[in-house]
Amino acid sequence: MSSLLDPLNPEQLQAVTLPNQHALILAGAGSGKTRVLTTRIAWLIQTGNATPAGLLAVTFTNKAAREMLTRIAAMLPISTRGMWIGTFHGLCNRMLRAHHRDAGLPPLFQILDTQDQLGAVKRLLKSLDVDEDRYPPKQVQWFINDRKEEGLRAKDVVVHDEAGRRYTELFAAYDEQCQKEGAVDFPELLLRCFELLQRNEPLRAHYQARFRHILVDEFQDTNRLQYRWLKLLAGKENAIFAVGDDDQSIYAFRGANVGNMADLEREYRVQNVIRLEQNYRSHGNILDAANALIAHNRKRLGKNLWTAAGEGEPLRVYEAASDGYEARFLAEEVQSLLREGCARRDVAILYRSNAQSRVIEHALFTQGIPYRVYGGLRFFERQEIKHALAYLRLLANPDDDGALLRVVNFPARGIGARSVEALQDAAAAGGTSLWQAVPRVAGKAGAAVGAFVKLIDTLRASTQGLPLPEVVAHALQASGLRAHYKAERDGADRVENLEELVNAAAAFVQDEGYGAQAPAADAGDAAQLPVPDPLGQFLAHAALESGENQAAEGTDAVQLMTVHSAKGLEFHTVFITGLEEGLFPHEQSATEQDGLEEERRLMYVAITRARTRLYLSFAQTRLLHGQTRYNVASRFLDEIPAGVMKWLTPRDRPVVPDSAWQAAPAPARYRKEPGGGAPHLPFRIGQSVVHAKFGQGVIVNAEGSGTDARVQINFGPQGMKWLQLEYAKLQAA
DNA sequence: AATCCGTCTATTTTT
DNA sequence: TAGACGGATT
Repeated sequence: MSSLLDPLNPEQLQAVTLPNQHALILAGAGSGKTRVLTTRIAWLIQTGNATPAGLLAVTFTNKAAREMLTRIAAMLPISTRGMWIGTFHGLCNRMLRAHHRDAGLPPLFQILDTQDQLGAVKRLLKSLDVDEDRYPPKQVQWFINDRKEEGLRAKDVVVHDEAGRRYTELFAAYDEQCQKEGAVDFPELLLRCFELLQRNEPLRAHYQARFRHILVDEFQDTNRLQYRWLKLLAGKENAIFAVGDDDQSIYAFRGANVGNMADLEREYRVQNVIRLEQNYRSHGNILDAANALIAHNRKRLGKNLWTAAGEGEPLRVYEAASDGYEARFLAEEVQSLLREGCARRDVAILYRSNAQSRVIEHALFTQGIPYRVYGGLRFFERQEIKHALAYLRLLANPDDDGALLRVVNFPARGIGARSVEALQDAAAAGGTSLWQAVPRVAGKAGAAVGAFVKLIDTLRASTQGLPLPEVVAHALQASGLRAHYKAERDGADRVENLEELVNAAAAFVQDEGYGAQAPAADAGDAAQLPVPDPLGQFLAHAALESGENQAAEGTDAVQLMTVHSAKGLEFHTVFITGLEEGLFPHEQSATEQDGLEEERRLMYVAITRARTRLYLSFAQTRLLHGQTRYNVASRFLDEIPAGVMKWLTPRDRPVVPDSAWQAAPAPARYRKEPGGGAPHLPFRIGQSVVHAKFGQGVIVNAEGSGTDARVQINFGPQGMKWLQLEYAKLQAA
């Protein structure tokens, strides 16, 4: 028993061995958060405080859930299969499958991912003849999801204006369409499950009696609906063990509500607030930088990281003349790090927005350094996979209009827009799904769609009872998808992905242990239990787990990613790039409530990814959206104590090689010859200047001449200003 | 049915 | 600048 608790420090130990009461664990970056969570679960089970079936643990990503299961399995000699550990969406899906009738859903309801949902919205707008310029599909989708995450149905929405009324109507129509098609989008999984528990008292009581312990990972990322869902499950008796870090809350833009932490503490009178502040990851200088930076935020629960490790190296700061030079610096620095023996995968280059990766990739490629870019399309989001899944969805549920429309003429089989329209008219007239409307379509169109129906029916009959991977393989064959991509010029990758789908199905069947028993359900719900249904489960899996990125995870390569995707990871060396006002902090954040504080938390996350070496870099010039932009250094650089930084370039004394200014006019002082530009100014675009009141800035634009001459200056924190040259006493910096 | 062309847009992202 | 998308063309 002691071995389980041995590796813990006093605070971790206290958290792990808390009595059965509510607890809020403020777990700083690198403080052993996952260890505490998993050891808590193991300890609860080992001491008999809980049974494996009596606890529920919820995470945000499948990866986090998997890691938890793996670590528990390593600590305890129990089977983790059937334990309720998963994502919010995964757990809700599980509950809705078990109680689909009570939830008002068909047993084989389909899950719409974000793409599918947008498609469904577009389809709806078309059928209602809505002007897509006035009501853009994306806006409608956003409106719907936003309401759902507030726990609202269309009938609950308070309408203020005409547009709001229209949006709300569309919301209602959308939900109706989904219901008819047996489709459930992501927020709907949560809301349906929430409503089910709220409405159905016996069911709620059943789950409350079962889950005496509710553990939540990354609690700062929960949205309002998720919190309310947790509260329903927790009831009055059960213990919530929430782990989170308000300083790492970086998802407000997608609905995360840090306020849930304070609410939990207040509403549940949490006596046990434990701070995990000892950091096991980074050296002292890195933590000093992080602590000093985040201290600039006003809204905090308060926390200070410390380490027993030494102060380590100073942070290295580099100012580049342009984004291209910054990238070249990165590549050269990485090269020498690798020569010193640092593993490629232990080096990360971080940036605020994806568009920044391009230049960096170019530089790494030129240097011949293998790299891997995170983000982009995942396996189950690929076009060919979506097509294949659409055929499988039609096998499971022919009334799935979205799936039918996707593949009715793909690969091309002579069912053109006219035929599809005829089919849609027939469906609208009869108030049925497209599939059911097929017999009512006359003429040539009728024959064509009839053939498609026959294709699907034949496929269903011929795969009846076959193991899932074989069903998938047959579908690829009979649909003509494989042949189609084989014939395509650049289709080799797609064919490969399709083959991979068969493997994914095989792996899924293996992991879920089909044939042995149905996935764990509850006593008392047996009557509603669907027959073991590998296909339906696999389709849900495909929607809920979008799968790996294109690049293989195992390859040893330098890692390129946004700061957001770096959360939760750590590296020997981290480069934080593009530290410029307008980029990081991003200019868009200025318009958002508490936007700057969130940007600062983002920077905090970035800094705390580094174990031993941290580089900070920025560029004077950056090409963005085809335009050259002149930025001032990020204010975050000023918020880090000078004592922990070492400037690799002279501070505030930019070194500008002439060649960097080929595209833009060079600052006067670097010009060998006087320029022949039109407005004859004592200053040049791109030049750093000092203003008595606004401080240091960079000239980004100029117009007029003589006494009319005005220049636009980016003063960073002080904002962008147009100044009359005659009056503004500008000095070259 | 495929290809071309103009238009639009351009933080961050998981499920 | 570049990529995605939708409509129109061939």
